[in-house]
Amino acid sequence: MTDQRTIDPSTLPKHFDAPAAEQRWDETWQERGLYHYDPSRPREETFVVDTPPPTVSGSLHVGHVFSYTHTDLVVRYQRMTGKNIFYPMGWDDNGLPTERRVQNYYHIRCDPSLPYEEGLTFEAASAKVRKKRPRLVSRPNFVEACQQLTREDEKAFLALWRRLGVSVDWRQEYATIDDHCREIAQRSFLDLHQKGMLYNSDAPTLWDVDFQTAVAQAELEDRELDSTFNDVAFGVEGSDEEFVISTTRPELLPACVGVACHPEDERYAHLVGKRAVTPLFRVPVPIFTSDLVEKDKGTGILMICTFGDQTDVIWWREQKLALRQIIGLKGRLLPVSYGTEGWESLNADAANEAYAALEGLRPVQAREKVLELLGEASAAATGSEVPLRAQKKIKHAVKFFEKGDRPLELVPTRQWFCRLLDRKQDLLNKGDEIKWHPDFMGHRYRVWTENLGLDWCISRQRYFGVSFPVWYALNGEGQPNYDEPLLAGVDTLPVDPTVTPPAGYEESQRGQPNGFMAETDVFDTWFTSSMTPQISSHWQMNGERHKALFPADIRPQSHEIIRTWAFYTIAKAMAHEDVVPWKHVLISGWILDPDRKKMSKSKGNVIVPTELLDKYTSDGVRYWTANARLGVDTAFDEKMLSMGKRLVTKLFNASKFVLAQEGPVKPITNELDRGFCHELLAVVKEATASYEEFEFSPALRATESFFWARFTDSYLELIKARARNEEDPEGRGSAIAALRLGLQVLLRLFAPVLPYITEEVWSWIFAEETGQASIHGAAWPSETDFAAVEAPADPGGFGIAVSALTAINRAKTSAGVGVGRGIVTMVLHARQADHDRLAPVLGDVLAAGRVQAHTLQANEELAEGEFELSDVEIAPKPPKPPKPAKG
RNA sequence: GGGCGCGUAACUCAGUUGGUUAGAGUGCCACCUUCACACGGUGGAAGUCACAGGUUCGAGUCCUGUCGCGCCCACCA
Repeated sequence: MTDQRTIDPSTLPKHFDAPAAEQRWDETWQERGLYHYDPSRPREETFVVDTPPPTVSGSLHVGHVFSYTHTDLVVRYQRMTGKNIFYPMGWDDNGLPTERRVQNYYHIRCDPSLPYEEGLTFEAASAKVRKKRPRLVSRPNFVEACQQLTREDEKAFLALWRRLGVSVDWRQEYATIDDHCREIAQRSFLDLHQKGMLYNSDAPTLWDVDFQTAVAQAELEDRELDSTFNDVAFGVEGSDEEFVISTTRPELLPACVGVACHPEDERYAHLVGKRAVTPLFRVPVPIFTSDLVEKDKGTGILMICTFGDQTDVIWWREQKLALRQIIGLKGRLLPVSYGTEGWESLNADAANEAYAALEGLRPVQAREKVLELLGEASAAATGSEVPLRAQKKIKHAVKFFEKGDRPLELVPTRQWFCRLLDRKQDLLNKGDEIKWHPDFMGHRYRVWTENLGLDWCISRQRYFGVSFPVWYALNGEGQPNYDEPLLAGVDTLPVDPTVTPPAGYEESQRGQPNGFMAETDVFDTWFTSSMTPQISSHWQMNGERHKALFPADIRPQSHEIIRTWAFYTIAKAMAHEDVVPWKHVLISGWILDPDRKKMSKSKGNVIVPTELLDKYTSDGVRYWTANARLGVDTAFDEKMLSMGKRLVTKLFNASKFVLAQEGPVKPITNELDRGFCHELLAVVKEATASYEEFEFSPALRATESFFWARFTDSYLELIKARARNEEDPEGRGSAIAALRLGLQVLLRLFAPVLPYITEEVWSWIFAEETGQASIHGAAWPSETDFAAVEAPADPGGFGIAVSALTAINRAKTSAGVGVGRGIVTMVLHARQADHDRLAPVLGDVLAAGRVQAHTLQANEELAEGEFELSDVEIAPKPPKPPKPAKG
């Protein structure tokens, strides 16, 4: 019989040195390849994560820490259950935010007409350089600049993830602009095109005048704006009659192409079929009815302009109205000429004169000008002709690009679309096949899908993105044939059509009659990021790997991108292979500031993650995030972070105590020890069930409350004496064995949340003892750990002991002494049944309470499990032990 | 306008399928140098479970309505 291996606490630091441990263990884990995916193991044993690729051009914020830790908690649990983990990391670097940042940082602009310049380098622009005009560079050069800067940004993210202990397999790293991702995205395009799901068309499209690009429905955002209903009088052709419409966009008056009222509106019924005449521009336009008109909004009759809103587009199409586009791609009023075809007017000269004052203005400026003109006309007129009648202030929702600063306009442009509207029901069905956590988040997906109004506009007029693998043949006049685009061959991907000519053409034919031209648009960034599961699985490129990694097990993400990232990923997986891309979606909530407002840079309430880690350590921060349930927003609360740090310290100290107890190796036979193990097993089961549902928070709660209340505060106190009692080797060995089992199991229960402290303690003795070098490679606790421990005779025996000890502590506290003080004598009252239950563990209770003599007394009036003391004689304070001589 | 979520102690939050006296941590009060830990321990006070009805032997939990907060969605006249 050998003694247990122990540690010498005096060789350990007084406090856990978290920063040193974080660095040391992270390096060790990377070196050992602890997080590596093993492609040789079958799919059933594999747990695949579709990690969100963070936008690297954005700064790090506490929300990143929050949601990525949530994923890591789930992953670390799964790893401990023996799963082969596939946990990649991508960087989402293509897209507008990156472009904006690169333009500012290097002070450059992209001019796609320029040729590529070999060996062009970029440096951060000085203040002096910034005063000059930005340097114009070719698209490939601009893309290089973007790649250069994003690589820098990625380093900061990587450092944060490493320190946070996010257990990613860094060999599975990708960037959404790298060749691999570009190839996957272009393959996706070709596959969808081949399946007839793509089309390009020249039609009114939501257009951001600042970014100068089309945007998709999913990127819209409503913003409440102050506006004004302006009452404007319209004439009726061939009559003196007038009617009044209310408009918030008088600047579109020159683009008016129709007037509509509700079919059951008697006020205007006599006008239907006649033509209205617009004020100022004297344009005759048809008056028709539509159910879409609300009788009690404004004056109940309205003007249709090309284009004020999406309803205008509907009417314009249905009624085959004229196209009078006055707002250009740059958001200014275009030059137009009344009296020409499509720009009919009863008085072209007056119309052109009025419009001359508007040309070149922005919509807001033009609005004022039109009102001014209407006012002048009103003043000049006599009698009944009062074009501008009244104004009414209102607030209304206006559509913005979510990243934009000015309202979107509807401008006819040629764009590529992916069909969605004809597949709504299939999309809804696919959504139902996925398990959403929490499940009400699936509702968001459903609502969004049901309300889809537009096909997905996948083309963007930007530069730093994935190119369309598309050219257009030019005819003899140099006009492109958009109906039969020239597509790249799959074996030529990834391809940049602005650099490479299509098959069958020479580069010299670019832009020439009978030659070709490249599609210069790039994909919507979601077109690429909607392929993250396939990017990881090497779809179409490695069939075996794809089979092993697709569909994924989990997709963690936040709720504001359900309509984009989750939606498009589902749409793509369905279109390509008619499957769902993952089994589960895990939605993390947001971090709110202490006032429960969303944190944002503009509010200045953003918390820098690295500062948080410095102050509260990685484990402390992870503890805080682990306390939030999925889908629930969390107010930032420094106290929770302190609690995490406190837990780490307690674990460190309790571990020191447990592993310093010397004694013989013996089986766990003592009734109290068995009772303790029995309760711990229940916690193991609870935590396991919770993690199986991806709910880390209840698991942590159960583990933590057991650790504090049952392990450190109670069990450790109850067995202290026995663990050192040399006259009772069986009891002593049982106590030490149970202590170690308890600690070992608790460490593993804590391991997903607190990877550093648990690994540190594990390394002292357990690593060698179990043959498992890392706790993160150890098995998740289960019944197996307790197989050698017999069930206690009384399952509640441990609880009884704790109650009795609490009664003793209460007596000491009310006597004003510490719990360390002895009791000379006391009478312990309880129901007879409870005395009987207490008997097997009474020795430990009396020792922990330092009770020298006692009498038991039955008292059936007490509640079940309740203990009371009377006739307590507190021991006198022991004399201070002599101070050890110095030196 | 429609929908989803939330409202429990001063604060942050738990509370399984309805079931004894509603819990935890923080904070607060009192006490304790204690031999793993003062980054500690012991004990205590503190709640009209937003409000109003209803179902039930029994409601924080189920139903209806109201109020408040947050979010999502909706054709901007």
